[in-house]
Amino acid sequence: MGREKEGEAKTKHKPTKLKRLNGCESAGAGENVKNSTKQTKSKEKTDHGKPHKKVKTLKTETLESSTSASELVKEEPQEDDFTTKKKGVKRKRIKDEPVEASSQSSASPSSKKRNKENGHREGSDEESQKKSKKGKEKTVKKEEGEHPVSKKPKMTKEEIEEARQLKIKKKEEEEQNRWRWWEEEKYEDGVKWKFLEHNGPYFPPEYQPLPDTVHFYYNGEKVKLSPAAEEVALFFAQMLDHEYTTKKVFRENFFEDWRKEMTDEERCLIQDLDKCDFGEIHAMHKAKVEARKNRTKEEKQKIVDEYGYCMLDHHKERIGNFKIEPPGLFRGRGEHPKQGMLKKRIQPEDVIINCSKESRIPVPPAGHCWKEVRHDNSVTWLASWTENIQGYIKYIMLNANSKLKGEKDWEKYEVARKLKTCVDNIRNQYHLDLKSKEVVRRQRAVALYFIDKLALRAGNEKEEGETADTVGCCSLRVEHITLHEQLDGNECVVEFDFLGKDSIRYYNKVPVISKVFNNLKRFLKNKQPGDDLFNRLSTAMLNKHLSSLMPGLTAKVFRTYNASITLQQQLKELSNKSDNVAEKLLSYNRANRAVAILCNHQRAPPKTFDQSMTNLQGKIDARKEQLSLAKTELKEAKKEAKKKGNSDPKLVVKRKKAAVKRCEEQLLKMEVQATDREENKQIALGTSKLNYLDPRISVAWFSILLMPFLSSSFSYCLRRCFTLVSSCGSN
DNA sequence: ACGCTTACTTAGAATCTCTGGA
DNA sequence: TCCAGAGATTCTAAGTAAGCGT
Repeated sequence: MGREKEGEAKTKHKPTKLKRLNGCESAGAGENVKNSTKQTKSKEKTDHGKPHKKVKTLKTETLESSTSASELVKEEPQEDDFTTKKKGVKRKRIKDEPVEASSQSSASPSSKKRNKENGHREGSDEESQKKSKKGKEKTVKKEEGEHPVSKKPKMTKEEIEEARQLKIKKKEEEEQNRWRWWEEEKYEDGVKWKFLEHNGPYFPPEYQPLPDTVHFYYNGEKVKLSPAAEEVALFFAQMLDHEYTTKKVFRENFFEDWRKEMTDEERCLIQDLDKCDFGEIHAMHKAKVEARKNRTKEEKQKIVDEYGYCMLDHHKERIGNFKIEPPGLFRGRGEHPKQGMLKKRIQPEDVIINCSKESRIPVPPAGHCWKEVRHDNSVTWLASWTENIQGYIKYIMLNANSKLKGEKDWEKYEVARKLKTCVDNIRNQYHLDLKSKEVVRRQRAVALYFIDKLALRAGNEKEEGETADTVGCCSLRVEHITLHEQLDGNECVVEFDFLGKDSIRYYNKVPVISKVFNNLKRFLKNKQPGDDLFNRLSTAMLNKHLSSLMPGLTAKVFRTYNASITLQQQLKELSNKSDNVAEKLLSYNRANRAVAILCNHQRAPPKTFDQSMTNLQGKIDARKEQLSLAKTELKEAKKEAKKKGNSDPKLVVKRKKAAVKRCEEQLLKMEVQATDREENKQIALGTSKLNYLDPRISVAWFSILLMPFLSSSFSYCLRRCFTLVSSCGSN
């Protein structure tokens, strides 16, 4: 032990060589590109235009600053800071009574959820089968004869204003009634709740057989399918607009599963998917989706009211996903070997219910029973079932702004802040480990170096052939990195090219310190492209080590920490007090973008991107023209004023000046917007905003830079945020 | 230490809703 | 009033990581 040669160590597994769209063969492409199923190869090759370049520059800076961040952290500087430590006020649990005059009146545990007063607007479309992807013809919500439920009844100005006021009031009320769980004492370890009651999940409606006017054709002939086969045919027809249905694996998997649902007779007849014509079914489905859009809010709201809430320790909480996932065809991401397989309909007999013993047990749909009813308060889920494609367990859980989720979220950022206090030691430690005699230690150190510097994911091992071939840090293979002694004027450059979570490509060329570089060279020795780079390391070992350095520390925490610290630094670096609002917003988005790039959060460019860019450019041009016209007019007016000298022309000059100024401002705003949009073409900001950026950083920044500009409603939002933040024991 | 199960977070796409400007 | 675009929400796949039994 400790003196093995890296190369001779056993190979953990030899992955099947899946053809990867963005495998090494495309490495030359040279930019981060989504391996989205949407993108064609040719697109990938040409899609690396300037905008992305800009972003790339940003990336380098980010990484650098993220590293230099480490130097800063020690100093515990400004208090508006990510690290700001003001240990939470001792959280007391106010016994079991509703906190504040909350809307609990209706919330008596035994009372049915009939929260008319609770106007949570929910946009959900309900039994939503995977429907309408493309059917997106900007549906102008015309009221149709059969659905006179006017989406847009003519409203007078007063009515609109009234509705708006009502909404604001409702929001404020809601805020007042918010369960201030953070002011309560926490439960003992492992206890997630003391009382939980809910109505069980919402099941999607049963399958409605096709009307007699809609047909399926095989080989040009009408074929009436059995209900089971017909339903699955509809699943395929629904997706016809999607590229999925053109993929070989998808079609094969679908066809195989479809045939299982057929009668012997059907199976005998239908042997070739290419001879199937789903056109009429597809058209019918599109029409149905259209019709469904006209359903009133009230109809949707009814379902939300009935199934969307639960009672958790005497507080009404919103459930995140209260609907059982409808049956359909499995859409894996990337080159998923199981794409197209039939995702079966879930019955109550498949569902486990979790709630309090003493609660009103949810009633299963008529004629059905639950698989099991249990009362486990060490978990947060309300219901679960096992999905048939991969055998994973699916859960019904609370909404993100519930206590259970909120508390976890808060803890996550607290752990990240704790890391800040000891990250220097940890870094020193792994730098020392790079020189260790033990291979395991060195592998661990290099992996940690990547995780820390590049915010890579841990990279658990995956079952081969069951999912798309994706990797994280610990599961990197030899084929995923290329070492360059020299590259683009840098020494010791590691070129990464692999598919990460969701089959998003990670492509990056990173100069590393020579100790890391030399270790990598040794790790690569005597290995095949398909062998594991860190063949002696697992995420479990890595995390075990990390938790010994700091309680609660895992690989994932580095991502949170580095994301948040990067935001903080970028905000500091990029924003100026003298900027106007648009510019400040651009700075914020750029800081956010730096984080998204660090975390490799990419998106497919919006379908309408090019068009909307052209539109915006058109507006900018028009505005420019307008501006020059306004300037000319101003000049004229000035001349006139000089000539005449009386006050009337002076007034005109004043007005013209104002016009010029307005024009300039609008132009600037649009230009900033264009820049922002362009830079954001392939970057997804949402994920980092939602999961990685400690909200306290944003709040601090907003309060310093934007407060003077805020509209009252916005500053109200901010105040709310402050309440939350301060209640979390930070400023 | 390992393999498996379970519970929970993180992820991008799809869809829905709101808003401001033409 | 209409529409484009932004932003929010929903959906569910795909990760991380803990715990347990062997």
